[in-house]
Amino acid sequence: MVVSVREVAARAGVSVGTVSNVLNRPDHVRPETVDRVRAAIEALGYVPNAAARQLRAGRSQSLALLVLDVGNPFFTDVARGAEARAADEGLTVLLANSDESPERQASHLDVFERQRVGGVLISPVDGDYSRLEELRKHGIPVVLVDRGADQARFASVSVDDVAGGALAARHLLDQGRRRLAFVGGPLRIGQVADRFQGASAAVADHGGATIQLFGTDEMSLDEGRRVGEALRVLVRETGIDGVVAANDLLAIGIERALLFGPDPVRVPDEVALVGYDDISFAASAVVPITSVRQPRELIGATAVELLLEEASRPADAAPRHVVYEPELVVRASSTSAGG
Amino acid sequence: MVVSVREVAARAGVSVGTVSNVLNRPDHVRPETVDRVRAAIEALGYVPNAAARQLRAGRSQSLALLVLDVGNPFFTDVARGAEARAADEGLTVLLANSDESPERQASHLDVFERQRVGGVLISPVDGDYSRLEELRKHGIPVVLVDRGADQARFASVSVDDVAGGALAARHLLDQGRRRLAFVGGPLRIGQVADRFQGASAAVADHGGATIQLFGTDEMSLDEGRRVGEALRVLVRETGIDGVVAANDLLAIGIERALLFGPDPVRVPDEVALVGYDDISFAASAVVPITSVRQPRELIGATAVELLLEEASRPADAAPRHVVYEPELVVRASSTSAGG
DNA sequence: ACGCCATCGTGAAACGATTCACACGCTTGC
DNA sequence: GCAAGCGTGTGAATCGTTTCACGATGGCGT
Repeated sequence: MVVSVREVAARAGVSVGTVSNVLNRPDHVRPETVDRVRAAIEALGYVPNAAARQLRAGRSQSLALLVLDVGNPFFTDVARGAEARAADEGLTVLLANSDESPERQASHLDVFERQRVGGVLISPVDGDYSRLEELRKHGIPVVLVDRGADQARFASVSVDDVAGGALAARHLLDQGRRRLAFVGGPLRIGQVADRFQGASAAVADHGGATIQLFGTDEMSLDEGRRVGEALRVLVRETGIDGVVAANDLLAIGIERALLFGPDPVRVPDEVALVGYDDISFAASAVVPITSVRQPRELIGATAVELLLEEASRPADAAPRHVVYEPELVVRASSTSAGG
Repeated sequence: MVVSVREVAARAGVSVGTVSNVLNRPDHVRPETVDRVRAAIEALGYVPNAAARQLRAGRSQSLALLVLDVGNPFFTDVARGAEARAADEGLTVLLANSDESPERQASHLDVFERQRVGGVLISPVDGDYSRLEELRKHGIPVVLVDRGADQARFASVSVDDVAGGALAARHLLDQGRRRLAFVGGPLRIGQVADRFQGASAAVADHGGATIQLFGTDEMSLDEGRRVGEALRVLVRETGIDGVVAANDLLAIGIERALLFGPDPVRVPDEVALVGYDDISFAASAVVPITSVRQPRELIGATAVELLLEEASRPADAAPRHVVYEPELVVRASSTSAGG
C-alpha cells in the first residue's frame, strides 16, 4: 500500500494542502488540526516522497562531495566537517569517490547533475575544469576543495601548502639541521610541488643550508620504505641530517627503514624527520613523527559555507577563496635532546 | 534557462513521448529521428531530471550503503565492491556514515526512505532492527553487511568470525604456543564476541592450552598500546607466548608496546602475534603482522547481489545468508624460526 | 446589523519524465 | 478490395508534493 499526502488528508479530514502546511509551516495551521494530521501521518506510516518535493522545488536537498580517495583519512575528516555544517542547513551530503579516475569523476558528475544536487564540492582529478564550468552554467554551484589559487574561476578552500613546506623545513633549520632531503612526488601533483617549493624557499633564506629532492611515484608506505633504504646509506655519505616527507605515509616508511635496516640510523639524533597531514598513525609511530597538520574538518565546513555563498552570488562578484594556514605538530622525530 | 523534454521535443520537431523513447528505447524509434533528437539534446545541453523520472517510476536508481565508519579501510573496500557491482546494474551507491551513532543511523535511514532508494545495505549500529523491519514493510529491501546469522529475518552477507578467531588461535597453537591472550572489546560487539568464541573453542580443543581475555573499550592503536604495556610485564610473569588481537589496530599498538618499552619483549620469539582485518599497515609494521583477512570487496558485491534478489523475493521465501570464510595471512609476527 | 480583518483551509495548477491507448500510413496475404 | 499487422509517432494522464489565489468562518468596532 502506498501512502501519500492524499491518504493522510483523507484520514485527517483535511485537504492535501493542509497536510503540506503541517509538514512545512506548522505555525500556519491551527494546533488541533496539526495534531489530527500528525496522528494520521503516524497511523498510516506516511513518509514524504523526496522526489516529488524535489521536482516541485527544482532542486534537491543534497550536496555532493566528490573526493579523490575515500580511504584517505584526510578526506573522511573533510567529509565529516562538511556533513556537520550541511546538517545545520537541513542538507544531506552525498559522498562519492573518484579514486583519481577521470572517468569515475565524470560519471559521478553526470549523476549529480541529473539529481539536481544543490551543489558540488570537489577535489578534482586533474586539469580539465570544463565539465565543472558546464555544471555551473547549468546553475549548480561548485567549490574546489584542497585545490585553490590556480583556479580563480571557482570558489575554493585550501591549505597553504607552500607555507606548510616552509614550516616543516624551517623547523628543521631551527633545530640546527643544515643538509635537508625532501621526499615526495610526483611533482605534477600541485600539493607536492607547493610543499617542495615552500621547503626550498625556507632553505634558500638560510645561508649554509641545502635541500635535495628525492622523487617518488606515489606517496605510500612502501615508497617511503624504498627511499628510506637509500637514505640510510646516503645519510652517512652525504651528511643529510633532516628529512621532510610530503606526507605521513612516506614519513612512516622512511622512519622504519632508517631505524631497522642493517647499520641503522638513529631518529632524531642523526636524522630529524617531519611528515605531513598528521594522520593518527604519525603520532603512534615507533618514534612519534612531527607533522604538518591541516584543519580538515574546518575545510569541509568552509566548503559548504562557500557553496551556500556561491548559490546566491551575483554574477559579477568574484568567487571567494579561503586559504587556511597549516600548523606544525612537534613530536620526538625532530627534537633531539641537543637541539 | 531550464531545458526539459518539452524544449528538446520542440526543437527536434517531435512529441515529448518520442524524446523519452529516444532516451530509453532508441530501437523503437526511426534512426533519423533518433539523430534529430540527439542533436537537439546536444544543442540545448539537456540533462534529464532524475527527480521527475523517479517520481514516475516510484523508485530511485540508487542504493544506500550505511557503514559504521567510513574511515575504516574495511568499509571503504566493501563500498568499492558494492559500487562496482551496482554500476553493472546501472545503479548508483549512496555512501553514508553512521559513525557508530544510533541517531545518525536513524537520521540517514529517514533520508533514504524519503529518497525511496532501491535498497539499503547496512552495517547496523546495534540491536534495534525495528526500523529496518519498517523499511522493508514499506517496500525497501534491506541487506545486513558484516552481521549475519543472528538476524535470520534479513538477508545478510558476513564473514565467519568464529572461524576467523579459531584460525588465528589454531595457527598460534600450531606454532607451539600454549598460553594465549585475546585482546579486544567491548564484547557486546558481535564480531569481537565471535572472534573470542572461536579462539576459545580452538584452545579448548587443545589439551594443555589456555587463553586469557584482555578487554578493551575500543579497538584503537592507543588501546593496543595500553594493553601492550601491561602485557610486556605479564608475559614474563605468566608465560603468555601468543596474542590474538581482535583487529589490526590493536595488534599494531601491542607490537609497538612489546618491542619498545623498557625490558622489551621480542616478537615473535617470546610472543607470537596475530591481528585481524589485514589492513595495509599490518604488512608494514616493524615486524610484519600475521592477520586474518576478509574478502572485503566481495562482501560489497555480494551485498548488492542479495539486494537485487530481495527486491524480487516472494514473501514466503526465506532471506538468503552468505557467509564467507576468512583467510589467514601469515607474516613474521607469528613465525619464530623455531616454530 | 454591517463591513472588515485575521485566521484557517481549500483545491487546482504546476514541476518533468514515462507510459499507454491510439492514430496514421503502408505493406501483406487472402 | 479489405482486414490485419507492422513500424512510428502522438498526446494526455499520471506520479506526490508545494504553492498560491481564493473562500469560509468568526470576532470586532461602529
